[in-house]
Amino acid sequence: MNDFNELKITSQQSTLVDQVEDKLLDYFKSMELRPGDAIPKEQELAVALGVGRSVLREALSRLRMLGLIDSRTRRGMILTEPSLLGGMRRVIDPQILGEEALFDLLGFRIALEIGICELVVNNITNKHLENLENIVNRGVVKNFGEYTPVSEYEFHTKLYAITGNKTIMEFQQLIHPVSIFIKEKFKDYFLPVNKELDKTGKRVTHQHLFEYLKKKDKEGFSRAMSNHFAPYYSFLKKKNNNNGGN
Amino acid sequence: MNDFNELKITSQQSTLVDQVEDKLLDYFKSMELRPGDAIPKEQELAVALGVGRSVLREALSRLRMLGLIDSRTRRGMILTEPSLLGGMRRVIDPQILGEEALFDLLGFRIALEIGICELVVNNITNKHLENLENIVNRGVVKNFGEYTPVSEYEFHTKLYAITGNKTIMEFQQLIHPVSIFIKEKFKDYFLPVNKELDKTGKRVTHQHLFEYLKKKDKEGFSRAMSNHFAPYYSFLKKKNNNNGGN
DNA sequence: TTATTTTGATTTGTCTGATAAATATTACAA
DNA sequence: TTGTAATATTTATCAGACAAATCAAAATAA
Repeated sequence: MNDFNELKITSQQSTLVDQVEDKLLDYFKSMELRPGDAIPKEQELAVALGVGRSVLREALSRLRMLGLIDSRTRRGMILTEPSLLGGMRRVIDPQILGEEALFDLLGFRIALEIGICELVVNNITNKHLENLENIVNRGVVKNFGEYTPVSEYEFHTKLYAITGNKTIMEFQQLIHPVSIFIKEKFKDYFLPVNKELDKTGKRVTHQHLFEYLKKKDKEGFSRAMSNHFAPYYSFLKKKNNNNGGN
Repeated sequence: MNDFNELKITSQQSTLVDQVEDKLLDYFKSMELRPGDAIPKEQELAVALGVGRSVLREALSRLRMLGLIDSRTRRGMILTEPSLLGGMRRVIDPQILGEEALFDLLGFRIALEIGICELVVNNITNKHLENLENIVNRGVVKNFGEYTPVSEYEFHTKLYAITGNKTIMEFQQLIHPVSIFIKEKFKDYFLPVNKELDKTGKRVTHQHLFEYLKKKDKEGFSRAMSNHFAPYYSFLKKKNNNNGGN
């Protein structure tokens, strides 16, 4: 099955709108503009850039979407502090992303969640612990140690919340559907693996994780979290080997 | 000092362009369109949506920026697989982002880099090790155990590369300037801290990290990485306490 | 004077129509 | 079959108009 992807021309030279978008960003930076600062009105910008108003507006519309600028009739435009992940929110969709991107996101999530363990143990309070205990107990086990989706989500979300890092929290909310999607799509892989782990008593559940947290055992919690993700981890390893990773 | 931020109306009702953007995304999903699939031409979409062509084009321009669609004269428009972080690339700018977002990003980076340690040790090959050794040796120490910026960058970039996760790599490239910016802006904090660490011999350098990698000592490498970031970590802790974190 | 209302002007939001540029399609020739 | 020219179609860009919002100033009332 030949394919000539190598020869395909991909980057049709950039359009005027692309160029204007770049120029606007450069302009903001070179003028050292900060959120709250006003920027020239459309008319002036269009003239200065030497483009029609529609082209300028298409570029501005992009920046508006990213939350970089805010505009109101008669009031003009001002810079605003953008949401870091706003752009990502629109493209994270298991249907549109390819498998490689989805797997990357899953790996990203696992790494991040293992990475926050120390921070979580450092930050955790008794109130947090109470809260977590409720979540764990509420998560009635369905079968083979599976937690209900809601409990699953709440538990991990709570861990992210304990970090106090809003960006990390927002990120978690975004990629959670990806984990769900992969778990469902490849359940033929995960179910037997989990079953086997249950049989040998090696399955690390939220209950186990919680116990380490209660003891504030950093090393133990990190190791347990790592093991908690072991099925995903081996899944990704297998997938990467199939694709002959670099 | 009263302020009535709570009462401020922030979300002036969404514009037509915002609505069209949403509708387009919904449309793609409901039709289960995948990258490569063609979408109707502008004329038809505008009529179907009941908006002018300019409004439609502003919405399409946004999706084009995210890499969701590609369009060529006379050829029509097709869905494409978007870059996950393309939107973020445009807004990550220490000048435009507020301090909280910058600190969050630094915390994000630290967590992620600690989280990939296990994966790095698992994936690392002799070729990788050679490569890393070169980078470490090339990174001439300036003063107080500081590595040159280039070596600093290359070393950590290489670690991310070893994961084989493109999204993680891309993310690292994006947030690296943030770490640089913070280190520079708050050097009055970092320099004495590092000096003290050097004096007590507790400073964890790239050399140390490399030794653990060579031994493929997961636990040791993770712990060393955690200590490598200790100055940043305590910096963030202090900042969060100042702001009375949740 | 001070407060309120009215009026006018300005800026973004949207629509429409026109032209340019690129290229898929068709028709035709070798 | 292959190559070339003419045609038609679609996106890219421009230009001008009007609508809606709201800021600023003028006019009016207290």
